[in-house]
Amino acid sequence: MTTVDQLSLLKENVEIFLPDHALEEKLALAQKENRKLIIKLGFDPTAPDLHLGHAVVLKKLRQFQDLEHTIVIIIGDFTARIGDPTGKNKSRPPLSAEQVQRNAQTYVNQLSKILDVSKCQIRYNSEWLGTMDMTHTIQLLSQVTLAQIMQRTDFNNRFEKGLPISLHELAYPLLQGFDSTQIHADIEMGGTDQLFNCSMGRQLQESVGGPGQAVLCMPLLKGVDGSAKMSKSDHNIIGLTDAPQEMFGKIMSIPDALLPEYLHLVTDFSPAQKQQLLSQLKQGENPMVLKKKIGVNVVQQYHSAEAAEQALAFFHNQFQNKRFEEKEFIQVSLAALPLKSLDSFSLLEVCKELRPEESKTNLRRLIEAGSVTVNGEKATDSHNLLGPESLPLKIKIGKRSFFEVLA
RNA sequence: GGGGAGAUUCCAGAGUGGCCAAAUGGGACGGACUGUAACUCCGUUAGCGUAAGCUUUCGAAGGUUCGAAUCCUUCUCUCCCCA
Repeated sequence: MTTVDQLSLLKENVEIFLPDHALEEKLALAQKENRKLIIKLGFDPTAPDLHLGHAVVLKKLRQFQDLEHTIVIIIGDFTARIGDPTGKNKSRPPLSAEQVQRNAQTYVNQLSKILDVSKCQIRYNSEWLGTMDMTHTIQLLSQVTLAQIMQRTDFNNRFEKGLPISLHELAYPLLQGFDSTQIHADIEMGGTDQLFNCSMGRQLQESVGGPGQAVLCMPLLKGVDGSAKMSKSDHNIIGLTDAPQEMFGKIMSIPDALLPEYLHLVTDFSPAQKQQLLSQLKQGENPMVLKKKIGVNVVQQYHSAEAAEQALAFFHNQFQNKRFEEKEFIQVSLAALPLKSLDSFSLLEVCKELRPEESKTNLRRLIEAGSVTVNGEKATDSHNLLGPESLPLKIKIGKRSFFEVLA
């Protein structure tokens, strides 16, 4: 691959380069010094579920990795105990050491869906932050002024709104930046919301006399509900470990307006293919067609081509033809349900056993609202008594729960 | 350190002694519709109960009262102003 090709590949989708020609400069530097670049990606192992939003950044890292640059994953086990204030209007609760450890492991497993983890360096920032003494800490804090820290929009917003900001949160960006000095990062990657934290790393590296890292920020993927950012706390994520059908279904539920963005950021179509699909859409093609293509492509990446086909077929049957095939029902044997009496039981009791996480009151409401069908017919009487003679029973609760109760 | 304001159901935010399981908006869920799990419209939104009704809930603990989210005391937390 020529240098020019590499550059255009690596630049695709990147939203912010700091400084402007950072990437060109770093690549030239690597060539001159005849070495590979050190690319840093930090993770705060709080919520261990990676989603397509993270994947945007990870896919970019994969490109670097394929060009044999070194990826250093920083597990922010120390900083997680502080809680990254990014995008939050509330302080995050600190985590226990064991939780952090468990989350970190889950993280690395999920990273392997996109990166070749065996070729990544994985470092824990407690390695250097955990042993830092007060003198050193204060010296680090002296590098940055309050005005600089307060430029961060989330601190600023919280301050303006009169929300609490603890001092330890103000230190977070410095600690993250300090990580960069420890691993001599050439480039730090992140979402655009990480720009501030990443640029802090650059500043700190320069303050100890080294070259500052370049910062590349990827756009933030919007959530399936169309909101600004995919994030676990907003319950609008598509998880990398979601089951194929669920992953596909969630893609189908995104607002049409988000299609171009998803096409660019989450699929692995070539730029030419993307262009072609977009122009088809512009020429008035039904957005659903493109949405399905995106869905298939995504499921393929994280599962398999077969799984993607199955998810598509499932979607066709279930939601478009409203036809339900045997295999789509979760089969449960009557004897396995802890009912009081197997001879006579109410619809409500069965539903409660099938969906134990729902309260009976709520299930009763669902039945009365006509959300439950038995053998294809709406059942609105929650006290309707059933017995073994009525088996098998196909019970559908809401849009996405399908059960078949067998003898 | 001194003074003031505040903590309400998933979130935001009304409610200042009974009509409050608590307005309204958002979210979520459900229904109808549809090309879609999009949009729009409608409904539901503490738990238990066939039902009447009962139980728990308004930062925490006590107290006043026939009766408290609402009044009093102490505590915890937050914000603002002054130093």
